[in-house]
Amino acid sequence: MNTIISSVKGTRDFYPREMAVRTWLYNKVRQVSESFGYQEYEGPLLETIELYAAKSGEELVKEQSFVFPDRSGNLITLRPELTPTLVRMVAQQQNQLTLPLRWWSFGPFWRYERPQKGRTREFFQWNIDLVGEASPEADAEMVAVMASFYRATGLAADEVTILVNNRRLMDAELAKLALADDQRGAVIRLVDRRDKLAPEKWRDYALELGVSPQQFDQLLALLDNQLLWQESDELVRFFNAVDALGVSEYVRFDPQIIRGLDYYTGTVYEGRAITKDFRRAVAGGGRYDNLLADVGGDPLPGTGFAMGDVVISLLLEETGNIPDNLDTSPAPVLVTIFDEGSLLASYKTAADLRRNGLNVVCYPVPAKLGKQFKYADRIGAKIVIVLGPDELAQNQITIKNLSQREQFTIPRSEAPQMLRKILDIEKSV
RNA sequence: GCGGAUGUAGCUCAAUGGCAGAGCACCGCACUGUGGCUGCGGUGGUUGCGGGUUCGACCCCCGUCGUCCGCCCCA
Repeated sequence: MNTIISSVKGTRDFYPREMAVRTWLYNKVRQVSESFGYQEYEGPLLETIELYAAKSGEELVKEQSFVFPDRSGNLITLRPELTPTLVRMVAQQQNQLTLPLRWWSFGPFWRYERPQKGRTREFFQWNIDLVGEASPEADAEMVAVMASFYRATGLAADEVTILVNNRRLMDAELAKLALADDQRGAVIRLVDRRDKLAPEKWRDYALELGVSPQQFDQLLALLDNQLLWQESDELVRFFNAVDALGVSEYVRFDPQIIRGLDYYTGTVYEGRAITKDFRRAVAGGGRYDNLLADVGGDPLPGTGFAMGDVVISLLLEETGNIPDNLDTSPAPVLVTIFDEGSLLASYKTAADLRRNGLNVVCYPVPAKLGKQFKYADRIGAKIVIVLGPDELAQNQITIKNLSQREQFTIPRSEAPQMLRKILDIEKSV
């Protein structure tokens, strides 16, 4: 048992059962993305380290990425996120693309972190972006996409919510606190950690950072001001659009949302699970108006978010929103092999059914019918076909509907039509 | 990077320092042309790995690796 070579730390095996869930999730993502007119795209899984050095959070590329030299010594990175790739792809063809463009992607990413609940080293991520439009309404559309995904997967507004803030607004408000330049970053981290520390501890931490008691009180008032968004024209327009898009139940202002990545410049948003014992970020994004200029393109505004598959799957699991009847059956029809003499006739029958558009699995060798029926039952086949000496002699075929426990023997030529009829009925049940 | 748990059959787990077991799963038979149920039988183990203590270690100690849960960070 310990002779089996173990998998790489932080990776997951997708057995057909798990793969069915992943495909289900992918289809939900596709359905929602396409309903808003977004196009699917994909970039390389390998990128140079320089691509991330430009703007990603320092820690993301230095501490949390898989980086290795290729055979000629160049440093290659397993992509930890998609936005830099998107930005490069857009910059490369900036004059040929029709703006604004709406793109989405669902692919694998890697981060070299300590695996734990809701976090693996290899994960899938939904990325969706609207590039070439700077209006607050564009941000509202992204938030509507996120909310529509929650709705499509059965997540209610009391299970997941989208918290919204604006970097420019917060910068202006923080400026009023008259913080020293070197305190700004620390205060942003401070705000991020408010929910994780007890109020007194959090205050102590703030004073340690050199925030004066007076500044602290101002900061507190700022963070508790739920109406602060009214000070921002951007956010006023944003919330009006969210309302018109019909998703306001999922969206609310929260001055504490800052978001880690350095490249956000305007409105930021974060999907967060808010069930009783599950409170964590499930998706995050925002506006990044300087990013294209940073890689040498002409300035172009963008907004978008990412959602990892691991946490959202946990949440969907916990809220009972993953269907338990996902079809993992390899095929609805199984052809038995009665004996050595009928083996090739059975193979021919299977081939004939496949030519007629049916998915058919053949038992590989002759065996007791009981064993073959049991196998059919186990793999979830709906129909078993028997071709024994009796049938062969009459050029007939026996078809058994497993769920109905009924079977009949008909001319072989009528089999495809009959099978399709049975399967259509089964499907509608 | 830090802290806490944990590792026994394919899976889920038992076993005061004294014969390594159960349930499920798998295979066979009852049932040589028919699945789910039932009964009977069977396969399956270097107790993660390496040391130590002991007459004797799954059990206690040390180390190591893996996994899980927190912290950090984030999706």
